[in-house]
Amino acid sequence: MSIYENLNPQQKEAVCQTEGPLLILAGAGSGKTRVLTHRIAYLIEEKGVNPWNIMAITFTNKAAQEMKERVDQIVGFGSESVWVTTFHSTCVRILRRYIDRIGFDNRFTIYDADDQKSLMKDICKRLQIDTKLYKERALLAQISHAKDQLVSPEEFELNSQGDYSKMRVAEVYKEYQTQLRRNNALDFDDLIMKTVELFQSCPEVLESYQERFRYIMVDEYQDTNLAQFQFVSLLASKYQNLCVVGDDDQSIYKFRGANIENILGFERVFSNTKVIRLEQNYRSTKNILQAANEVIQNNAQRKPKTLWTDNEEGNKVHFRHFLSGFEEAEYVVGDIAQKHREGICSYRDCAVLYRTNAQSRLFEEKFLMANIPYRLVGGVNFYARKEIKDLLSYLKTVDNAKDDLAVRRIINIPKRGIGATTLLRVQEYATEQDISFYDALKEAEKIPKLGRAAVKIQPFVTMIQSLRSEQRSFSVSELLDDVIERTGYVQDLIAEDTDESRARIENIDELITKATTYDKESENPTLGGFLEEVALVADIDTVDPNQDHVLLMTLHSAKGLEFSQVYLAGMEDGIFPSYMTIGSEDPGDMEEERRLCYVGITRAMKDLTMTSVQQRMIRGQAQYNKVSRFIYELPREVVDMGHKIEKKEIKTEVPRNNTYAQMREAFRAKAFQPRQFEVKKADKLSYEVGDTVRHVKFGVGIVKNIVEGGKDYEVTVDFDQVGVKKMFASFAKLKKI
DNA sequence: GTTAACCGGCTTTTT
DNA sequence: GCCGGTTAAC
Repeated sequence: MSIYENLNPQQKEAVCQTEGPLLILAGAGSGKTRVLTHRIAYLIEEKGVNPWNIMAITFTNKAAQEMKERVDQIVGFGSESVWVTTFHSTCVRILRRYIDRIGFDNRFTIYDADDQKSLMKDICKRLQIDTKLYKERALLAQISHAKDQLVSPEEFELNSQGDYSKMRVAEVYKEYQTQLRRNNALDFDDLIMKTVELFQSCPEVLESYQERFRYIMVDEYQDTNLAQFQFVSLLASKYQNLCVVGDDDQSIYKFRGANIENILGFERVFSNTKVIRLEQNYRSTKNILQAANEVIQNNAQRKPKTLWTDNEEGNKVHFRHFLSGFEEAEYVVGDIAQKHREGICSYRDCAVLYRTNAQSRLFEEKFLMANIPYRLVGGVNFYARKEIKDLLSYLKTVDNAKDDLAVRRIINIPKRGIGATTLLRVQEYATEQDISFYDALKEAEKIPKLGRAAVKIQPFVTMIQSLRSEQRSFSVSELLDDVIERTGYVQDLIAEDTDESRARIENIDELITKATTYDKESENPTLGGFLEEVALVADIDTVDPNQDHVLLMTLHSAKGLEFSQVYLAGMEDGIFPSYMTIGSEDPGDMEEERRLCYVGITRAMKDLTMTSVQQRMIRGQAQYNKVSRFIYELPREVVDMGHKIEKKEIKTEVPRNNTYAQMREAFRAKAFQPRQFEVKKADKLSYEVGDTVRHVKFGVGIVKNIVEGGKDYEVTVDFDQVGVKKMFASFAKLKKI
């Protein structure tokens, strides 16, 4: 029996319709990934298409990874040649090869949100823009939006004639692009926009990719913006074999420029489009699905459709109302603990979803107290942490010395006694000579009025130069180790000896691990390649499905995922829907919020619990919100409202004298035993007292003492170079030699 | 040039 | 309530 027999008629049709434009309207949980993977298999095995000619674009690396694995499972051979990636990685790969055709250097760096903000800060200073009036983030948002719409600085300026404030933004936009180019950097939006520019100005490049990608599939199509649409249509314009999969009801990125018109108007742009609807849901129970259907029906702007399912009716959707955020978190955590205890589910089956990242804190606190393993997705990205950015900035400087931002970040880290005045002088000189900041540093002795400061700069330049000379013979992890050693970064942190510094060291160890993995697993590891990979990961990408922990994340991050047990917290007007949309002129904003709610509900397979709170602390102030309007849109018959008495009972459980500050203290104390459930005490150490061991940073030493503690061994080592150090075995990773 | 103490703004979502 | 920025003291 063929693998295609397991598909329903619509799915099968979508799989077999390989030629020409195809729009698959796939409702939540209707098996679209299944369709896409089978379609790829079908193209290769039944149609004899070369895997090399197939491309599938997804939204996140995680989705791409999963799709690759699933294609791998059903395709005999050649699956590794199918190009499955995200828009951003695809564009980077193209640009690395050809961006010089439109006047850029192929070794560009990629700026993240932090970098963008620092650059913008500089620009505002230079252009004397009052950042109280025009905030950096607002300026960046406007520029980003322009780029999503493929509007160049010149066009922006033309469109702004007569509007003083917009003219000012146009000026900023222009300067921003100039600075990016000077730093040999691109931001996220540039990656797409420049690729489109490249295609438009170099027909031969476009054609080579058109020949390469004869069959193109785009997942989560409802969240593409104009630039991405343009990119895809250019690629597909020759062979027209473009298959897009999306659900207008799940479009939740309009605020970021996603254009729902791309899906609603697809048939207009591509004539002869075949449209297939997938309306059977395989994920959720009848009750959950009915709840989702009823909520989304309150939106006026949508393609009418109703999902149905053969699944069992299941439990009712639970709704619980509490007096405070503490109680809410306590209930959710307690409920998960109970279900786990009763064997109803594993931790990995549970997810807590909320509207804003700030809501995660209370849950974290309770999970820690309950000793339940959890993983927080989003919030401060791993790669956005100070210690990580510092070290990466060293690597970036080694890789691309034109990146002034990176150089300026690290010039005084660790402290070299180089202050603001010196930086200003160097910058002046660099601007005068029209050279990069780093090149100016190299000529420090020529800079007037620097005086003694020039001497302080010297060792920094020498360090970078020698790191650079190692670049050819060293792997990325060796280079990173060397940076750590030369800067004494970790040693300083060890000396600091606080909970925080220990957490930072842990992060650095993780970075080293990532670099090592990259060296090992990449076909052709390069420093640039590593930095690029690191720049394009989203937090969700690093979630390991094999780890048994509860996931905490925003509704946006949850898109595309499913869980047996879902908790939607903070169902309050002002939180969800956000107060921003409640006050909005545009009714479309509220509809987007409702779609977000729909996405949240449809993540649940078996149980869905929605919670709200009477009084919530926001920015240190108590706020009283009404129960979310979305709750009232749920059909009564599928919801179990809980009993009123329950909250009184819970109330008495929480001692009233337990002030916020005390709670926080308790949280802090626990929070910095970093991921205690993951730190596994080794049964036995591979070394004992008297052995000679090697440490990544400290080098070789002799083990003087080993003390067994509750969670770990504390090992004392006398190092040849740095003397006696005490450390925990689980993260010191000592090797016997 | 560095550090500690204070002040004000902010938070909706992110590849 | 936190972060980042500014200020004042060393």
